[in-house]
Amino acid sequence: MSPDRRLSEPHPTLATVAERAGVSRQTVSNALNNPELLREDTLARVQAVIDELGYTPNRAARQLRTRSSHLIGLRFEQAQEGTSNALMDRFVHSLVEATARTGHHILLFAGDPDDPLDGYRELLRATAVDAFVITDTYAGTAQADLLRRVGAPFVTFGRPWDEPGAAQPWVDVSGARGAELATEHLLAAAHRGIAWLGWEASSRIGEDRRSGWQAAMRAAGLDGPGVRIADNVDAARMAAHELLEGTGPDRVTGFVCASDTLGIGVLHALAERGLRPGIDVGVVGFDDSLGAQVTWPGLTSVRQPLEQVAIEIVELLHGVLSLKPVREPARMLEPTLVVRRSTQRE
Amino acid sequence: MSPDRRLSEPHPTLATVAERAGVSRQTVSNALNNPELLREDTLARVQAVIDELGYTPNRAARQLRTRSSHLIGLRFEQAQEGTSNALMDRFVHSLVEATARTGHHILLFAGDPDDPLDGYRELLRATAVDAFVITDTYAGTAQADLLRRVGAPFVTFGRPWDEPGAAQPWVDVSGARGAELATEHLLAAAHRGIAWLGWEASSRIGEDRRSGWQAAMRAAGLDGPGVRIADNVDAARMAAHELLEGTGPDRVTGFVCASDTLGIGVLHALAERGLRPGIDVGVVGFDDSLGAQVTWPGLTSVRQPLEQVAIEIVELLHGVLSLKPVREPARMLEPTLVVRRSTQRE
DNA sequence: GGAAACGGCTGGATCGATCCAATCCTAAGC
DNA sequence: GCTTAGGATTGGATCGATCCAGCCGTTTCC
Repeated sequence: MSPDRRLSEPHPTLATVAERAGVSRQTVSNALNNPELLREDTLARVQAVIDELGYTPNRAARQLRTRSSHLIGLRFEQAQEGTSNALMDRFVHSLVEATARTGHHILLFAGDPDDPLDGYRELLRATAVDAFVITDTYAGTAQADLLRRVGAPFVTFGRPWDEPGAAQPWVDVSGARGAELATEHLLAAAHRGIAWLGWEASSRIGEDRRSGWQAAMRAAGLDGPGVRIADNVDAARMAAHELLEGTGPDRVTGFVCASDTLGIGVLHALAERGLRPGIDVGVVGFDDSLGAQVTWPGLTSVRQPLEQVAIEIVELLHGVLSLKPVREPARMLEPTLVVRRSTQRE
Repeated sequence: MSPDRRLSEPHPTLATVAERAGVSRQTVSNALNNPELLREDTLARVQAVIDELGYTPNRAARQLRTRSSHLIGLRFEQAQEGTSNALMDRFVHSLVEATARTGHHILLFAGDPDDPLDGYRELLRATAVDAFVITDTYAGTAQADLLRRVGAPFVTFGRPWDEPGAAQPWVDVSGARGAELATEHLLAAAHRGIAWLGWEASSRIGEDRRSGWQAAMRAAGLDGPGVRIADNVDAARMAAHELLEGTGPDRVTGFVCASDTLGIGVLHALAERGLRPGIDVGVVGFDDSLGAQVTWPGLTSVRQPLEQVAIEIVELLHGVLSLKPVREPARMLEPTLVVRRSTQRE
């Protein structure tokens, strides 16, 4: 049943094609890489043979000669059982699609979670990838520093938090703008007491998002009724209860959260107090995860344009790899708000 | 600031190491690939130079000679905005970790969603990967057929649904067993009217899971109160309402669902009817997604041992690649039940 | 003591595509 | 008609690790 691999006909090589087409190897190579150098009829003849034989250049040989593998390395982080999980999935998918268009592929590698550099060195020394995409800039600059030092091309998804002026190409989505959108959305629905429910102040991403809420509140001439910290559904639920205790004119009727998980915690608290999401209290989450879609009654959430992020990253990669100066090596994209019933007064 | 790539010192080659260690290239190669062939002191000397220079063999050169890239191809499917999304993420992560242990890497590629073969051919012809992991066996046998025909090694995550006897290595998780576990769990909590809420009968995976529910009910001497079909939260909610209309001794008090999304839909229905999850009605979902964890009050769910799946797949890949006959080329793993409050009576 | 056996090591050939310098060919210019 | 410029085409060298056949030196055995 299973055919012997040695019996299957050998892959045609460039020399095979050249012979069959009655030209030299170089001409075939040109047909592939610099078709404009060939006369039209020659090109057509070569192309016909290529199609006929189903020839595709051997990647290893090409890579050996040109020192470029057309592979992009991406360290696939340990899923942290949190929001960024599904986010990563969407991002990687977009990246695979975007790189495919330029003939590149994504190479995933693992690394010791405690060592941010693990995995990079080995691939570099083996000249296995052309460039890297780094996704955890919030965790420090170790990888970027290493790659810069050895002159390896890379682009980061995430700004260089620790050195904002660093000369490195990056793409990021403005968390501040996202929280601002969320807050303005609640303000437009006549909410005034809008609280921030977020992460510890040590989280760069968390602080960025919080700053957007703060800016929107200030712009509206309001003081935020308070900031609470939580890192899971239950902690968020408790924090929401606490905030909802208040009464009077500046009581809390809106929540902007640093993640969908926290937003869902708030929804639980509302259910327990008999408050109607959207109508009595507005809640907005972050990252538009599956949870936001399926939780009752639907959680309004800030959505990152990951497809666009991937496209821009590939564009930057292309620039970096061709050693051309890139026009705008630092790109901040804007998120959008996906409105669901947790903020609809209807 | 950015160093010139051409100035960075060149990568050491095997010849460099050989010269520095005062041995031939073959000896260095042996030190790497067949250390047992070398005398102890020679090996130590070569090893010292390798460490000193930070030498790693050039992958392209090795790949060209040995015709093995140490890359495993995985077509990263279009996220279908459903349950399998987060599942894929966990699986890919486990796979990356498992392959890393054998010195392999995962190469992701995209493909036209309408053409199951898109992407495979190109990689094969370019001899870019050593083997493939196929994850969508429910979609037909086109890929497996192609790979078998050209003699390319592969292992599937998912049994060959259409030809159960097919001689191909695969690893799968028994959906039937999962649903059985779920049903038995509800039976043990004294539920009797346990309904199945699943997908269309055309879904192989759905039918497999349903069969487990059916088997458990039969074993308990019960008829299922009914089967309902749904494919999103809202449809599941409606279906649950319908089933919960019944009264009398054989009214429905338990739901086994083909996915967490459906399970969450049932929870919504319970909330709307003022029924207490776990206490009045038990609900079990499938795949232990983030949604199951964060929905109130927590959804009991069937969890697939994806880490183990990945490990077994790598084991099979190893066997297939070394052309050794594999001991058990078809492996069915058992899922586990993660119990949360949607099935706890306490 | 001599032949055989064996481990350790050597240099040349090889994988397949691309780079490079040189050659061929065609058409324009005088 | 001859030169020349220019593009099209050619064969050889190259990337770096591995395969292969063979050599050298030591040990074993009759």
